[in-house]
Amino acid sequence: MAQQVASARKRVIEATEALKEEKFNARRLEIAEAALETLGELGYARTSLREIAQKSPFTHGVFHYYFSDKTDLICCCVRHYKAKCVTRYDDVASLARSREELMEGFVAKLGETLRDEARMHRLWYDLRAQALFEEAFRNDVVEIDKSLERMIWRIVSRYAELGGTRPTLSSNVLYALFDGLFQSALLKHLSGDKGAIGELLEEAKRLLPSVC
Amino acid sequence: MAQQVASARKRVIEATEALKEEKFNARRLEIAEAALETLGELGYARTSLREIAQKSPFTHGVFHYYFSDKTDLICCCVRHYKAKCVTRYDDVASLARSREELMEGFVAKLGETLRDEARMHRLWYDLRAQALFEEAFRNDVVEIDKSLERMIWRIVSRYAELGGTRPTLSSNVLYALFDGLFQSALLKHLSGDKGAIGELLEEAKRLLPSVC
DNA sequence: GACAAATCTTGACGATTGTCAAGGAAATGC
DNA sequence: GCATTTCCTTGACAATCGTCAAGATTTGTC
Repeated sequence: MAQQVASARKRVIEATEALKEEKFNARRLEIAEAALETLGELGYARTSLREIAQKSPFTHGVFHYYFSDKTDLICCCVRHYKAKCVTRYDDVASLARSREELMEGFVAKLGETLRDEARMHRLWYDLRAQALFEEAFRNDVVEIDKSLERMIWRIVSRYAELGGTRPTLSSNVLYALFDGLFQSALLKHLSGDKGAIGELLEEAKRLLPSVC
Repeated sequence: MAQQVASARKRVIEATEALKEEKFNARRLEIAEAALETLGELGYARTSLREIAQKSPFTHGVFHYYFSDKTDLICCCVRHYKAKCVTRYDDVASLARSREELMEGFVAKLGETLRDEARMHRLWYDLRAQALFEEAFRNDVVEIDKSLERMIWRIVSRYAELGGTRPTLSSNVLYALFDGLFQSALLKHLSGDKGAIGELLEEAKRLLPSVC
């Protein structure tokens, strides 16, 4: 009896602690989300904790309650970014019933991404470059890179499947290809080139059939 | 007579001023070279003028004699970097007399670059990402990007020519491809992956014939 | 509703940043 | 060889950085 009460109490404590941790993590993500805004606007090199605070509902001191230091915060941002963007094309690949449909959906999403999320993507390229210098970012960046590669692979292999063919290029080559094209289109787009999006889409339309 | 003397004096003055400017520019390049060392080691975000000074024979005050501000110095670095690296494969392309020779030379140079100049290249990717945020870098970065694209094109089109074929992919797609592969190999290489160089070379060997 | 724990704000700290000015050192012109 | 320009060093400046600690505020518990 006493044992039952004790173990019940123990379970309650564990449950509340789990709840606390969940709440804690939720707050971390809220902060990370806010930080991503500033990072996307200014870039890693020009983003300070105070600047993040100023462009968000948080005060600069709170960051050290939820993160051990600045690097910890940035890492959390990177991971959160991944969760948001890595599944972007999943519906496109899984719902499409024909090559045309898949192509349509892919190209539409590609253009939408470049148009609406240019800031998040330039941040990604920035942080990936930072990982070349700072070991702390490396694992997360490599992980995201892999996920993005798998994402491209799902699109291309599904496209091949729908036409009864197989991709003619390996997964990493395909990723390099689309990533490189997107990166260069992003630079053009941010430079004010109005045709950048259209050109990228044309390129993608031409390319997809030619790699299967 | 008096006119001749006057014009001669004028020419002398002009000549000495041109000399001065040349000397001034030479010094700028010396400083840029030193700055590139530190930038390649620490990355843009972590490089301060004092750090550059400490890792070079210069004192931190001299930078403002030769450059208007930090951005000016970095821009000079970018331009100088370009001049150094953009012609890297030119001999390979122009001297090769057969596909095998060209392939051999290209792959050798590719591996050499990744092995010996990893720091300069991670800096390039860093600065290219900075150009996504800072307009001041954009023109120079775009210019370098174009030059690199032309460099890849010279290799591939020469390879095609030597086999009596034509490239099957456009210039920008080819650049995106090789640039993306190099970037990913660089990240692996810097992460301590001993096989990164070998894998890149194998990839390149497989790829070059398949795009012509 | 009082007590305790959590969350957050504020202000300060030492260090570092880009920039600049005053003046010394070296080179140049006459 | 003196005078002037060029080149560089030094030290200081205001601003900003990440970090932290002390205390206020909010939240949760009994």
